[in-house]
Amino acid sequence: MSYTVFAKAGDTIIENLTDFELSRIFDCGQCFRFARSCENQWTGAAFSRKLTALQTGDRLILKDTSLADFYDIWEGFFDLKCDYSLIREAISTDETINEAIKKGYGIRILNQDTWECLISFIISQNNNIPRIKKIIEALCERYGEDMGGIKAFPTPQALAAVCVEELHSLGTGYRDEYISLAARSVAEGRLDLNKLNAMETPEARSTLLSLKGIGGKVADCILLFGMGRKEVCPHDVWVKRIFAEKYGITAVTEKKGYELAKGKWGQYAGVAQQYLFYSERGFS
DNA sequence: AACCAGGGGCCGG
DNA sequence: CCGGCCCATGGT
Repeated sequence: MSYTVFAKAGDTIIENLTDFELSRIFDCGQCFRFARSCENQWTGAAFSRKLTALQTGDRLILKDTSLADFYDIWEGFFDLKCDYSLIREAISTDETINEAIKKGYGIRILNQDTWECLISFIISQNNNIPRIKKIIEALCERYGEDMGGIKAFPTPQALAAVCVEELHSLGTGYRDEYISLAARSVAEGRLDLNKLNAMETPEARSTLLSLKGIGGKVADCILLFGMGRKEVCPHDVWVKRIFAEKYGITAVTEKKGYELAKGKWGQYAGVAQQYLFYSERGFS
């Protein structure tokens, strides 16, 4: 993984990328704030920055982005320092996963903001991706700071100040209370996200589970997508289906699924999950 | 230990 | 047009 980076006319350009397909990265259900704005071009926001990214082959253009922002924000966000060829090799244990890897080549696990992930995946429970996006956009539009054409994800303080009824009116449904409680918990310092990030995965997971509206599945999504824990394998319905159909687990319990994922893919079980999720859902 | 509610978009029949 | 299904969880 040796890409080259340079600035040109206010943009940052990255060349010689491998294991990088923008459309798969943004269309595999890990991130809800980026939308296709043109052929091969995606626009969205993360870490209170706007980003328009355009990929042609192994070349990526980050529009109106300084080198400083690339190294501070986007290099980490896109997980560019991680060599996915090593991961693919490590998780290549059987024909099912190999096929999924082939279909999902170029997927990367984004390193997203923990707070944004916390709220986004509370919203994701028992929900579909178009509606999840719609709710998150409504939250950003109303309570996020303007960044010139796009709003940042609202701060914990901003969401904590909103009453439950108003959150409900944005279409959050019964998740209104969960969002409100989580926001107040972070805003008031009872849940310290820096401390959470410093914890070992089991302790971090049980801390997340102590929040109302966060169960095993949502906690695992936050750990994987918002806390960089690639060993965590979220146990969603699609993966359960694959475990049942391809790996012969009858009555797929959470416990059995974790054992399978840990045994087969170890420290990269979460990455394997994304390939499987992507291929089974049949995006693209 | 099984249900069941809670919202709404989407999709197949 | 409608019923089942969603990257589930809490409550009973």
